[in-house]
Amino acid sequence: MNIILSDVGLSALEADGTVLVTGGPGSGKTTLALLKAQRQIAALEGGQEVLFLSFSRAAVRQVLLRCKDILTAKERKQIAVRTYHAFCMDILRSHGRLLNGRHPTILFPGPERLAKAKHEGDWAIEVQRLAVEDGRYAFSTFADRAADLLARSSSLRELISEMYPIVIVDEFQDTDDAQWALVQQLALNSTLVTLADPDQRIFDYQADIDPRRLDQYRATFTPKEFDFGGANHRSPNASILSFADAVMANETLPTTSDVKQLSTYPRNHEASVHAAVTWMLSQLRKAGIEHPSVAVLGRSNGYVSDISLMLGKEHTYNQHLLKPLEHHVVRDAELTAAAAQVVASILEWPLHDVTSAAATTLDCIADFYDMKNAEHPSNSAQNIAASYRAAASNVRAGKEPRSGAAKAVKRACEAGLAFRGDAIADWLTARAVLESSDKLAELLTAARFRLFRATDEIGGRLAAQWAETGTYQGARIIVQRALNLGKLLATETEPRGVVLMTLHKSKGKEFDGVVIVEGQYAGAFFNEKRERPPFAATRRLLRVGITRARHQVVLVRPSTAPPLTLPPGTEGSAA
DNA sequence: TAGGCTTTTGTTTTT
DNA sequence: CAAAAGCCTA
Repeated sequence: MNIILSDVGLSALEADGTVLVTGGPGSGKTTLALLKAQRQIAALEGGQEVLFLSFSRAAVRQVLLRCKDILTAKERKQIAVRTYHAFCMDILRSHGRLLNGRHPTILFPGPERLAKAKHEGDWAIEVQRLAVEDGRYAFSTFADRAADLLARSSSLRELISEMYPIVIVDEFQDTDDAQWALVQQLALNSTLVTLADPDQRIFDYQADIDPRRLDQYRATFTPKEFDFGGANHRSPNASILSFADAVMANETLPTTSDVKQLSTYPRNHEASVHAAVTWMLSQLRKAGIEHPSVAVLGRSNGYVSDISLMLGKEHTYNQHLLKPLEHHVVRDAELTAAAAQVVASILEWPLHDVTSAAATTLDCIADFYDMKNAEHPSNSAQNIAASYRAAASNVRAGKEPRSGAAKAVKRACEAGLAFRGDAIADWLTARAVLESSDKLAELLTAARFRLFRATDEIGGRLAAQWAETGTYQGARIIVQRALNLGKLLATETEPRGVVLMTLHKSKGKEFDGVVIVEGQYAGAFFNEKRERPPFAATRRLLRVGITRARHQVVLVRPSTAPPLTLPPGTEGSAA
């Protein structure tokens, strides 16, 4: 592939030593980093590699795709593109014994959240203790412990730098304290190439992600700095980026047909969202994209679920009938897994006597609410968990549970279920038990994921278990293992069709079209109770969302919502 | 004291 | 409009 570099790009490529490259989305930071890697690879000795560190598996996937454009097959063997987590896990697995003499084990996020909900006291301290004393590492401790290991063993640090003389660090603006500590250790003997876009900071409400990180980097390493600014190579024309930049800066919006705004009244909001996504798909197909990928973005997880319901219904819009639209929802993975555990426990019903079968399922339901409570603590979720926990022990003691939902589960269990050996059909049969009470609606929503396309492995393993034993014995363990492993090892698949997620989750991803939907309540953008005008953080978030699109953006907003950008002189008076 | 009814409130979390 | 908090009754 022939790449034309700007003057700044050329001098960044030529520069020796520690380098900091800043620039907006699609400005060519990754391309430049890979070109620098290519130069270095020629000089590497056997066994040496360039290390490229990213945050998410989605980002790793994007970089690997870019590698195919820029590097030869041989060169690609000498670049390791890893997430921080995967890189740190390898270090801990092979050298973690040095820290405390114990064989390192991993505490996966699902079990971690359950343990967190049950733990009294500060979980951050407990997680640290588990890592330091027991050699049991939760995901959040990987970077911290790996940095500690390198700080304590200079020989290990030198060994790793010997293997990776060049380290490329992506999305540096969102680096947390532990990752920063790790990067500093690596930098003692390796050369850093750092990529950043300060305007893509969207996680800095977290205590350990410091908005001054870039300044700390400058102060520590005095890197040679190159600013790629807003030059855009992703969208065929730069109008999407300039629109996004105007939203961020709260300046007059440029006129462009690549970004459309659709204003909706409460009466037709749902139909409009449905129509916008349908229009987006047909527009992209007209533009010659055979299998377009479309992201539908909302502000909160709850609102994303709402959008999913909207797309799943039939609507009439301008006398056109809109059929339910097939789509995929990127949900809270741990909650989904906990809901899947409930369904799996129902698959195990025929193996146990009625009381213990029902009690186990009630415990799984309690786990689901504990999981929920661990993430967003609320008295309600805590009380609900406690009530299902009590119901489980009541059932075990031969007593009738008090809540209606628990009674419904027990009755369904007593009535019994017949499974036939078709894993998909049986899964749906088991899940239908959750329809027996309105109180379980939330759980049912979480359990409605595309189980057998996204994770064929679960379906396959359940089918294998049936073939062997004629039962779904161990269903819970089968589901848990498959979901855990996918988390760390699986590469993200290329997004296809319509995918729903929060604006935050879209970071580092790319789609042909993007539909951003604002809701009236939880999904609203500008909320003076939470953020002061001019809403800088929300504007950065919207910029990230808008710039995910390669071709077309539609913003669907309630007619009552304030304009995206305010006329000059009216800042502070937004409704 | 748990469960259910009524009133109030409203975001984001990579692995 | 949902979910969480607060209040009230068996």
